[in-house]
Amino acid sequence: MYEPPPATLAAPESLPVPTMGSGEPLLQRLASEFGSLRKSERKVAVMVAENPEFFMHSTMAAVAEAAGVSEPTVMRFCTSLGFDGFQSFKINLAQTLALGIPATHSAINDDDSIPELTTKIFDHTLTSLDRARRNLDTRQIESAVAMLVTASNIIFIGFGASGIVAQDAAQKFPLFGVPCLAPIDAHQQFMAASSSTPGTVLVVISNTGRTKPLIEMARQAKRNGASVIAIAGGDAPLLSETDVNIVVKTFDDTDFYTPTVSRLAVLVVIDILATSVATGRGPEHLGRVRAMKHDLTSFRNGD
Amino acid sequence: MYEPPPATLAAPESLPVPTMGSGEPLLQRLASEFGSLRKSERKVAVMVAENPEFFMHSTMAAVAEAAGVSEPTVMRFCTSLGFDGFQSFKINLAQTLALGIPATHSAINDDDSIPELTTKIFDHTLTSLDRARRNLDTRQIESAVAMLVTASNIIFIGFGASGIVAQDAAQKFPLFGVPCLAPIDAHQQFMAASSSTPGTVLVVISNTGRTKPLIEMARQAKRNGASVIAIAGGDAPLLSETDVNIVVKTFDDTDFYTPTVSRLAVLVVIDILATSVATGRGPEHLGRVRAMKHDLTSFRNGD
DNA sequence: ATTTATCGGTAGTATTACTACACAAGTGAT
DNA sequence: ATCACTTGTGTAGTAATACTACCGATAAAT
Repeated sequence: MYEPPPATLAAPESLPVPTMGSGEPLLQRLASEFGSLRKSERKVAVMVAENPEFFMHSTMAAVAEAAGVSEPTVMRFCTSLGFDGFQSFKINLAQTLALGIPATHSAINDDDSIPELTTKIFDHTLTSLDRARRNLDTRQIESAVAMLVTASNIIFIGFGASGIVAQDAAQKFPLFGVPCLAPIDAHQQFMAASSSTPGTVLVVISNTGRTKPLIEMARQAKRNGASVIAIAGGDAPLLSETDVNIVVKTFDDTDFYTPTVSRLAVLVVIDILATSVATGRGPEHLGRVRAMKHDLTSFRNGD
Repeated sequence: MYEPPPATLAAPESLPVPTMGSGEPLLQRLASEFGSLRKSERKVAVMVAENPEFFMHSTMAAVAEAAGVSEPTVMRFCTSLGFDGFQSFKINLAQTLALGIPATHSAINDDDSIPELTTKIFDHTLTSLDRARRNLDTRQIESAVAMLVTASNIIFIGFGASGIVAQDAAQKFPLFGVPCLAPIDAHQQFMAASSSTPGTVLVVISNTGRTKPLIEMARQAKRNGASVIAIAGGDAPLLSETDVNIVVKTFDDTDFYTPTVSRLAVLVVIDILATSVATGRGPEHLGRVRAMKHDLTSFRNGD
């Protein structure tokens, strides 16, 4: 007769998530795993969600009292989420709180005061940048840098907010060390892509990665033998047309009030690329950059 | 005979800094107050500076052992810096570490690997944005918003990186609800400032606040009765020529490797301004913005 | 309705942070 | 140079806190 597999299989591992923070923000996880919590543990969960600051500075006894449960329940709550204990949880909570209350917990309302709005937007920005950092694949960056240091010229293209980012990138041409172009209108962009050569690197910036004209330009550049780097917010049609893909994950701008934070994250990525390329080009190149910066200061002040 | 003043005067208040984080980053303070620490406490200080992660996850006994001092010394170290105790210090340390190791502790070297460089730049960016947030005066924002909601048209100007920021700001004109201009070259900028009217609001973006042509443009706009808002990195000549000054403090880009993070902070401030103005204009305006966003998505995908 | 498994609290224990005290080292004055 | 005195550091003890083992209650399943 058939024997069912041993019951121990029912408890493989409580949580694959490591104890310290490389995963999703804590309060996010709290919401998603709320269903798998016990009734009394949920009381603790809502307490920490409503008043994380208090939790952070309190002892177990105080938390237990405030949530209306016993101390071991608080303890179980912490271990249920995969932490070593109360202290470990508190430390982790402090970490996420440093970036501000995550966006999902603080949507922007019409009647928010300016100070409220200020903190909310900063919180959202910092949390999103943190997310981008955690999800960034440095190998992609490495490939991109390798491509850029051997480039004879670089073209940055993008529409809307990404177009501004492209402008910013092109302005860093002293760091890249080769001529940089960032045409603004669609026709000029296509012309640039179309007249690219095998030495050209085309950097396509698109948050959605679905903008059709950009995909077309990427194809055109590749036909000319150019290398194409895509910087996008996630999996998208564009990424299958390119040589290197840098995925910059932020929090989706579901609420239309919340400003597009993705462009900030992309700007940071550009910073990383530019700096990496500059250091990769050796000391004499850096000397030229330094001299340029110095001269610019004089020019700016009108000396 | 002369009696010296009572000795109690020698200990007025240990530290004016509040226990929780509104001041400078912790590791920064550690460096600046290192001199006023006792010999054994300094051992603890260097330990936490070298290996903050370890400190964060350890007990007092472990830290004492690692630093080669006794537990009370660790305790005194915490209180000397103005914290309630060991726990309080640990929580605060975790907070600062969440943003990454601050810039001053991790200057960029020529031989840094790409992953190293990535974390360093992200850390620097996040820390700087956090600093900008803490030092931002919301009353200045409020004044600026009050000015912008009554504007009939808005002009954004800036040079270099700030010029890009101006472009980005102008692109948010749907949120501002009035025509926005962001001329690129100096002559066009001056012409725009010169042809401004009392309904015009001129937003001058300059990190240094010393760029002479910009100051001249601000003067010109004021002569025409326009209102002028300055967004700058600190006290500077420009600020005495304007109606409202928004100071965005980041970390000075002393090292020329470190990319200019100030522009990112200013972008966030622009986000705040745009969102505030949009909500301030009432629901029917927001409805139009929402419709516009929806239509843009269709256009983008070429449907 | 009874058994069984899951859940929550009470009581106890081992750590851990914190404090009071005493010794040592450095400093200034007689 | 020696002595009083301040300052700094460690030892020993205490109160608290986090964590654990156990048992009663409650809900679920048969």
